Amino acid sequence: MIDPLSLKLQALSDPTRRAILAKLTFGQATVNDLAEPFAMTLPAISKHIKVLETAGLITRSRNAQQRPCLLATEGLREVDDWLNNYRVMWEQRLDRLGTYIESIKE
Amino acid sequence: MIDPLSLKLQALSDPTRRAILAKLTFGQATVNDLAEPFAMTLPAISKHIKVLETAGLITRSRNAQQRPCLLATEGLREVDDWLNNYRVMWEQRLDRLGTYIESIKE
DNA sequence: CATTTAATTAACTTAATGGTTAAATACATA
DNA sequence: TATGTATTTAACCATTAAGTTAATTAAATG
Repeated sequence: MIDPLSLKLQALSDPTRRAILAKLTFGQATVNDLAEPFAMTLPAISKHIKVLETAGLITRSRNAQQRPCLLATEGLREVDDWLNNYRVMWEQRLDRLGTYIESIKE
Repeated sequence: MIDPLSLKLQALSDPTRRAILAKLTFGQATVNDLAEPFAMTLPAISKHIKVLETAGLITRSRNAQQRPCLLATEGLREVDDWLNNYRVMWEQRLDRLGTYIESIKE
């Protein structure tokens, strides 16, 4: 019964989970792939993945025994939209962001 | 010993704390001011405020017995900067954001 | 059909969170 | 100096979170 934004922010507040997301920016990865860099057991990673999935930050598919993870592209938009209300506070950054956006549009 | 970004996201993952931040966008407020809308005791609010302060999302001053809270304008930048790495994922939103930024620059 | 590989579930431990009530601190004022 | 006002601290409780090991499920392959 927890609201979706809280769920996402809570999921993102763990560095292991953020590292998993970062790795997923390079594309799909299996649980074993994702677990590899961490000094942590597989069930621990499995739990982290479930947290990310429940928060709507990743989706999963099926390939034989593997359940590859994929970034949910839309997932972080809700966080971004919330942040947008506060972005006006640091306008001095807007020029930089504006040019970044211009540069990326092409 | 927890990293600053995790600390901020964790602080933001509670709806009461986000509501406190939202109220502070209208300017300084005392603990009693901030507590008023919530069905929660004052010590609970006091704790939430400490979490926000520790995360660097608010600062506090002193005015007689009151300890007014003030939004830490720079606080959310770290979150925004992190999100920036992922913003490329939803480019279709960039045009809208771009025009928003243009509209706010004036 | 037995075995290996991939991942999850169960059961448990420890620590952190979010709340409470009651007591304490800090300052202002009658 | 006693009292009221604003806020915090202390002590406690219940729930959730993050990790473990051991057992289980699911699918592929010898």
